[in-house]
Amino acid sequence: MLAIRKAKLERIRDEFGLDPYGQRTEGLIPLADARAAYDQAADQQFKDNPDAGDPRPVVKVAGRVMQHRVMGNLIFMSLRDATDEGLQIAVSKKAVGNETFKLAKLTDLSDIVIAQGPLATTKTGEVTVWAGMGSGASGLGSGPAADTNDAPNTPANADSDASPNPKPQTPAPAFTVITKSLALPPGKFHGLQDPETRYRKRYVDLYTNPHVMKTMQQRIAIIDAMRDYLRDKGFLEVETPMLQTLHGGAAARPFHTHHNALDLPLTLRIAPELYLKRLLVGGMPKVFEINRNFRNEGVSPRHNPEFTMLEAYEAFGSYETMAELVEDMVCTVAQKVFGTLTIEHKNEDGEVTRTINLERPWRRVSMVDLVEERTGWKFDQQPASDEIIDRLRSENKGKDLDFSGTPAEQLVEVYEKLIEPTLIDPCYVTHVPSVIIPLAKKNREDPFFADVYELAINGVEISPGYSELNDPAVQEANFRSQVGDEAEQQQIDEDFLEALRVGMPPAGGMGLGIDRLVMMLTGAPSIRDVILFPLMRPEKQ
RNA sequence: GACCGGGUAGCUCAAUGGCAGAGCAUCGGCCUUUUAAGCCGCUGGUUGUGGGUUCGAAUCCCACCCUGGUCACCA
Repeated sequence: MLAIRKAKLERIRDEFGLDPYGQRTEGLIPLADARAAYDQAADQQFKDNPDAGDPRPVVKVAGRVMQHRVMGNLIFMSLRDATDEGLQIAVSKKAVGNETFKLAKLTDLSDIVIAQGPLATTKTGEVTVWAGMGSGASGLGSGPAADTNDAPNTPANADSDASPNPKPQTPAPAFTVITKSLALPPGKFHGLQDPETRYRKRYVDLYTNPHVMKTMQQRIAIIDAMRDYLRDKGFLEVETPMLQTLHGGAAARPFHTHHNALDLPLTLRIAPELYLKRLLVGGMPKVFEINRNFRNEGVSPRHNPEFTMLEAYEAFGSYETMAELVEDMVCTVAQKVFGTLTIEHKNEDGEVTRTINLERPWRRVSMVDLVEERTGWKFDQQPASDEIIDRLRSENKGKDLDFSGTPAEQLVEVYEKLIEPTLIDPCYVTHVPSVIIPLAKKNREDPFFADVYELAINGVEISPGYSELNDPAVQEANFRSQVGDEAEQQQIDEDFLEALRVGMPPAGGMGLGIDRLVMMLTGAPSIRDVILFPLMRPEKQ
């Protein structure tokens, strides 16, 4: 079957004298713009009185062929680009001549083609580019393979509009194959469904499944809107090292690499935090960074080894100013990109499966109060009783609940495994045990807790925010008494401690998982649906 | 890493121990208003890989590979 397509490629080259891999082409407009250019009055006027001139706008479009219907001497194709799921073109033998018509007939699904002609509806009312029809388009051109057709060879309207003195030029073809596809396309009805193939061959997924293109475009729009928001608030976007000699700023295992010239072991960053704080020391008052973090951890529907994180720091702020910032920013972004603060997730049948209400104000509750509200037990500095442990275990058989830690760790365990997944509408969880957060200030009234929030939306943590610890002595002590797996503990970054000794203003800081935010806003069930090229193990030969 | 499910034609899927199939795509015809076009005809397979059981394996067994989900880790 591939051989058949290759043979067609050679025919395009030999028989039609065309380059099956095309060249630069001017005057193309997106399919959506072409559709919008349709002029109903002009169409009607021409249909009523074709002899009184052709007022219909002429467009030149390119797209991938998604459908190809040959009706004898008239061919309809549905083209797709990033702006339109299926703008129809029609190639009529009478309008384009025998040669071009043969080429159109030879065209395969998934080829990329160019068509030029007036916009008119069909009998069924579909806006269609009628290749080569009317006064504004021509046949294949005057090259060696020029055919004999009865369309006038005048330059296209689109070109003459652009210049008051149009240069004489080779007339643009009414229809041409600009890129031959040598791959067999997925079925035109079901498309590409297999998740594995979709992630491996995203280039097919993107053109085959319009919702994928849409989701990715929404991701881009969300990030753009966040940048706009932060810049409006006076934040400077900075870039800090991804190759680090000490990985800090979070508790996670890093990827290891090596710099040859310096013979230096390096890790990919797990967080930019410690460098952004150095910028506060240096005098930048408001900074943010949107970029990749790398964590050598498991893969799941909510985890990809490289993921995109926003971190922002504001001198003289606190976790409360950051909560205000995140709340306002997310609402602004949702309003700008989606036009609503009510986010609905839908299944394949279009039924709403989850509704997230982003209306302000968002709930704020301390972790102890929230866990008590949901479990009836106050996990507050006292170890959980055997009864409550037995009850929670029996009520949550699928979960592997670990109560072997300190009371603080028990509280966090219950919150993260049992409560957080139930937090669908935005909820700021505050007063997190300070022992698990070495980079934040302790609460002045009760130093058992840290001055931080953890924002959960859609059942996952979207954003943490801190009143950043700026006391070098406390910071050093925290580094030296960390809890948890040794492999994930933060290394002691002496230069960072030196920066704190130079003096960092009190500050608010926050991180925001971009991928999870996009999942929440678009309803994507897997992080892989919002990352263009998620990590996949290579297929064995 | 553990457990459960999946891998059959380009795509979407059937076939539970007895000739490996359908729709669409492909290929050859007919057709100038179709749009999952229609009609006629034809193709297309190392059933993920390697072993085993059996007269006979897509189907049962073992190992491995890739993968979706859950759990663990983590954001």
